[in-house]
Amino acid sequence: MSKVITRFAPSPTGKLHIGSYRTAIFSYLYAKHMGGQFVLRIEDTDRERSKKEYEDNILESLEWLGLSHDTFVRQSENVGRHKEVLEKMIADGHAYISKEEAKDGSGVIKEIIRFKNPNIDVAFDDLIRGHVSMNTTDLGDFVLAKNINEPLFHLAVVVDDFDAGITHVIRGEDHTSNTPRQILIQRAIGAPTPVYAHLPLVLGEDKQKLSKRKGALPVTDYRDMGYLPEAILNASAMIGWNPGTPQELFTKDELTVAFDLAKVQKGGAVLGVEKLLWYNREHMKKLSDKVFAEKAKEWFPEDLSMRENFGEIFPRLIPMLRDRLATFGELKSMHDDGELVYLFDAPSINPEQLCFKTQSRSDAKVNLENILLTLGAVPEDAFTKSNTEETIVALIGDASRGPFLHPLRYALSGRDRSPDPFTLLSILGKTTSTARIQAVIALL
RNA sequence: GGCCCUAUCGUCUAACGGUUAGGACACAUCCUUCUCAAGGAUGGAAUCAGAGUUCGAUUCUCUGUAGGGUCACCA
Repeated sequence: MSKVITRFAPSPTGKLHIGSYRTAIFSYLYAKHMGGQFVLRIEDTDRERSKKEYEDNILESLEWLGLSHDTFVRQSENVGRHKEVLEKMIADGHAYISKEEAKDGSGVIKEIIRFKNPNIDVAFDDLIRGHVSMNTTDLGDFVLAKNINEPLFHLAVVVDDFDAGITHVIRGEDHTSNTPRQILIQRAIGAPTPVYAHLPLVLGEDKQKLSKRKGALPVTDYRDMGYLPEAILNASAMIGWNPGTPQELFTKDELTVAFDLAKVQKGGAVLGVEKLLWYNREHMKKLSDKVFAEKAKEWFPEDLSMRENFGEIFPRLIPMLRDRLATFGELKSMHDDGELVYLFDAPSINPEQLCFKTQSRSDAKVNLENILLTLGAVPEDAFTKSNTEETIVALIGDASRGPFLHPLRYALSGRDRSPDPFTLLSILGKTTSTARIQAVIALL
């Protein structure tokens, strides 16, 4: 069997959103699974709507996701070839020039090129949908080109796929009804019919076809929100496809091995945000501490990362961040909610909130003094979560913990909700922690 | 409207014609606990409807219903 060649052929008329890049993912995965090649073709024959910035966005998006192409081509580069084919089709009687009034109402008469429809039944075997058959009569003599130099979609697609030796056309279901037309053209120009696989559509939350204005986010937005590309890739691949095993978490390489067009779903599906967050959290867990720290640093709110104590605090923050972050972008919302500043600046304290439930101030004060005392025995360079926890737990003994731990946590963070006091101690370090506890004791 | 396609928990999905219809996300409860987060345990939650074939239909057939796609001098 000859080598598999698939292609992804977006038109640069908008940023790449899930509806499109999921198709790209499947095309890529199938090609790589089969040991074949993946062609990227920018379909820019519509000159008015095609924009360079969108082409850039598409390229950027695919690169971010790690979907590298083996061949790159712009459809507009092939117009010479399209013209040649068009001329031959006219000469062979498969197409004809039709003088028609322009649709813009200007009354201008234009020479457009129409396909001579043989009006027959066309059938093809779709890898996902099975046998599909349609009568092409009601398609009429559809238009192949605006003029000899301006080919339209169907003609360009067929010629480009033919020339690139595309063996498998994997595209969205919205192209199913275009297929008979394109097969007709293939037959007219003596091109082989590739294997088709029409993917179910990715739907919006409202179950409608996704579009830019219906909340379909460009991949680059997910990137900018601090999602991991491997999470987006994994999550996208799992919609409309399943590996046939309970495995849900996949790396790109694992997907390549497992991917199988036969397990692709027929019905459209919705990509839920919650599940996306879960995928992202899971992929973040797989990051090494080193990589995690690098990324966290990159995303850390700038006004905090510029602090002189940042270099000291930041590394000690990592374990806590690993627990709490679902995306790196959440660093910003954490900061907005005040969940980060108190690690850098001493918080303002409200003595009322400091006391645990009905605890009296004097009781809280005594407990804090005792904590301060025991903590004094822990060396500065051994001020870890486990060490401080051990000493404080020993101090508390069998007594209830709340009257000790709540005032301590509040003294360190100035917040009702925060990480546990031992984590806080380990992040702030001995000097800062001690100073904050003393300051609070002075208030009581 | 014509043509084409689809239909399992709220969502993503699994189930040679025989299962208490399974898993994941989300949700709820409980545990852990000074709070929040994380973690652990448990739970509620689905075969669109109606016929037919069959000893037996989620699964096969038909009809209906619902949803989607497409009917450009866009792709």
